[in-house]
Amino acid sequence: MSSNENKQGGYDPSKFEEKWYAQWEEKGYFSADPSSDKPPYSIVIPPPNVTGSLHMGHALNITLQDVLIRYKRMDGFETLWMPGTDHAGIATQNVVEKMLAAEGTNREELGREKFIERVWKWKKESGGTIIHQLKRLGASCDWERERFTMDEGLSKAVREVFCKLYEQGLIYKDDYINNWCPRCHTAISDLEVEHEDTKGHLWHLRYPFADGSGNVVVATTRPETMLGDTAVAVHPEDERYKGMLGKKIILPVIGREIELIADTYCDPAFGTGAVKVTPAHDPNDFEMGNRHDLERIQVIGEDGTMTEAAGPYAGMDRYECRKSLVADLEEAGVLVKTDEHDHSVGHCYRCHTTIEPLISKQWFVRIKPMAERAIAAVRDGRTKIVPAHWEKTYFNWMENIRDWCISRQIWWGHRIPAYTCDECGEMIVARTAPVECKCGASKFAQETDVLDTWFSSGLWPIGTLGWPENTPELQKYFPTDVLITGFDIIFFWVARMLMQGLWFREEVPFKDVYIHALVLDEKGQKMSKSKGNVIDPLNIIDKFGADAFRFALVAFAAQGRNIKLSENRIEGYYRFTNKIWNASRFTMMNLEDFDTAKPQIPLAERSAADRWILTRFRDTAKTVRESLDGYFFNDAASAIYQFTWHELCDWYVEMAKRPLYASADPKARLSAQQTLIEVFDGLFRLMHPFMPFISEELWTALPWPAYLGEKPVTLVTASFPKPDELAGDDEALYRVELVKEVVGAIRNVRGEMNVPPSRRIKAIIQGPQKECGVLKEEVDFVGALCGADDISFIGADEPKPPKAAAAVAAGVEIFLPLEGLIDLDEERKRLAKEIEKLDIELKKVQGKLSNPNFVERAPEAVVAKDRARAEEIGRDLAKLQEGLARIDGNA
RNA sequence: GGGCGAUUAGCUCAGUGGUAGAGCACUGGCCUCACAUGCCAGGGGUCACAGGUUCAAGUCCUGUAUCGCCCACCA
Repeated sequence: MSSNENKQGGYDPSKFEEKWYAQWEEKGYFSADPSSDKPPYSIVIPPPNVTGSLHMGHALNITLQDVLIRYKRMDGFETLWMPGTDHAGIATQNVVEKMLAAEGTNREELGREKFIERVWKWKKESGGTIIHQLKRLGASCDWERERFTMDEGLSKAVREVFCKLYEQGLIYKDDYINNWCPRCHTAISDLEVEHEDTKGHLWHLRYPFADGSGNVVVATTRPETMLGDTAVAVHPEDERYKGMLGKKIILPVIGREIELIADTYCDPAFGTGAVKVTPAHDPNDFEMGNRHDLERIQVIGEDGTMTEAAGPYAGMDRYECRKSLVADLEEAGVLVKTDEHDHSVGHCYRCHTTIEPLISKQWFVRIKPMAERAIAAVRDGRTKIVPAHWEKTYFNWMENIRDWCISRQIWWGHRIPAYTCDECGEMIVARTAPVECKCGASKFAQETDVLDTWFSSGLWPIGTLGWPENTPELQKYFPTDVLITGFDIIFFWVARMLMQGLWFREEVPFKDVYIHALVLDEKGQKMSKSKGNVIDPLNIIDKFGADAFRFALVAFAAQGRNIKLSENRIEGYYRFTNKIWNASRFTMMNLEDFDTAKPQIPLAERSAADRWILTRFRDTAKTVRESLDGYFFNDAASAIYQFTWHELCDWYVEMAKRPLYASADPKARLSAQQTLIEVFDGLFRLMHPFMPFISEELWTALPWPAYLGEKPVTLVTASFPKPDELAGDDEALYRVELVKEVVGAIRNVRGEMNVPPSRRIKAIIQGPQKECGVLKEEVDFVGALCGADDISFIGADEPKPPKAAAAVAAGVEIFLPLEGLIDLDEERKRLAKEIEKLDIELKKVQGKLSNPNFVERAPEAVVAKDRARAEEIGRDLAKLQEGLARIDGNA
């Protein structure tokens, strides 16, 4: 019968994950208490878009936060993990507009008020999706405090901030050429424009002088804008145009008269050196227009179609117009030539429509004074960015920051609190709607624009804690301890929170910013629906469980790297959870008769194996703490992985089988049982922040000796292992390392010789008294681990056994009688291989030692270490060579 | 145009001046009473290249190459 067929009680995360989460939440373990005396530890969640569903980026982001918050919660901090969602202005409006379209209507038909009601209704019904998904992942947020960027509190904070900034002269309204999305029908900020290199054309157009004295050739990538040209510019010192300045030019097609002007913006080296100037449709031209007081003629409208000013092309789509205009220009002989031309084209980051630079009245934040404070805060370390190289990116942007366009011509969002008097046109910016104007009138029209979503997300840390009120939460939890986010929103979000936090609270909003990797597909490409390479976290959780998935994410989260995610690698951690499950099963099976009333056996009376694993656990706990404290998440994960699999399972469990099995002495058995419980209790606590479900499930089933006191009700709030308070025994480390080395050497011979595990062997050990003494005492472990049931020791001067395979380890010589076991030729080859390896190493070490500079200048400890190593290799080599000689019968 | 990052085993990646590591894959042996989702053993590296600093460089410095990302209003 195959062992596959009778496996029972296998690991199945679906059987307990949701159960535990429901219980934790119900019992209120995640609730923060600002009145507590415990030291605070707080994190605010980067609020996912309310329209969103969980993707890999969220999964990583949330997992890292949950690891930290669970660690600190267990470690005695009063933790607050503030959850919530972002109203995501444009994105959400798009979603609801699509629904309306499906119903055959649109927002204009509905009207502003009804439309907003509709969005709220949608939010109520569907906005909770992602929250539910975060719970599946195990996120231990304080859900009772869940916030929304458009809830009452944040709306109040937004109005307060807007008004304050306005009063301080930092918000202004101005006509400016802006990034306009013809599909979303709104201006967007510079940051919201994504530039993409595009293969385009450079059209060269011949503009004739009005006096018939020739012409000037200009080049453009956007010929349709020529309809709005109001000048042609050349560099003032461009020899080619000497004496032509001020000449009139007849704009082809339109026939409008424009002038040849001089402006240093023009680069004489580019093309003909002459630039057509369209102030209404190009940011550079807009500036030039201001300098020369040129007319702004808008030929492209807000929806991307040509305006009346476009003459014969009015009403055409902008690209349709381009096509037809180029054809017309060619026919008219205006088109000189068309070159291939690569340039970068801006797109809306929400809908990917090509941006149209248009002039409109917008609200801006004069950002420099705020940026200066935020720069200083990072420079002097009040906020630390980890990994540090992101600081450069941050500084680079902050130092070149441009005013922030905060108004959006959409309906869903925080409506700008500016009111214009119907009578006198006076504008009032106020926290609440004004009732009376100074002209005596009482009718006002509120500004129709709403604020950029990031304007409110920038207030997230202070706003969710209650600002502008000075709440207990704000006092207890602000500044927050760490912000965890991806680098894609350093500018959008991190920088703005820093600026707003510093401006209004005069304190940094978080002490650390940890920037984590981006999650890519296994080929290193961004996951996107259009590429079809998206891995859905929920599918992964269904398949492998949240624990394996979380652990995989943490293990991949090395600082400063992107993560190439493949299902294969997650499966590897699923095997790890399975291993934990089975190791625990082994433990439970051997604890069936465990007497919980028996007192604790003192460490000194336990076996070397027991003392060793407890010591190794203590060291692992130390590594995990240090790694987490420095945000080296992957180091923490690999310490747990390494300890659990390769020390606890591979060595300790195997060693513990001796005392545990029936024939053993009862005290040794009890000692092993107590050790198993203590190690697993500690290990489950240690892994709980990473793998909350499996740890809670198995820990709950763990028998509880009376000497440990009352068992906590849950791991969620149980204490995190404190290495300083844990027992350790360095002598046990030495003993077990010695055993491991000797066992390793014997297994190596067996492995190389293909001796099957069922084949019992004899071993004879010769060596110094110290080592042999230890090995004699631990001989049961040695025998059990390498399949030898007859291990004997011989004195240093006794003759070495003939016809035996020889190995060296930790200063002792090991002889395995060859009798019927080993092929002489194979043994010869094996020894020769070992000798060669050591020989190479010896030469290397000797080379260093023979260099006088090394001996004189390197630290003594380093030199001493190499000397010892050289000696050791020399000794081992000699022994192996003797062994080889004996085989050949020469000894 | 500016900036940042990467280059280490077949693949994916750790690596904090002092004996080059892990997981997966590969080879051989095992269904040994927790686990074949497993156990034991093994093979596999000019640490991209060229200089430099140092007793000592995968690690620090300079340059080169290749790949990737970010920022930027070049008609």
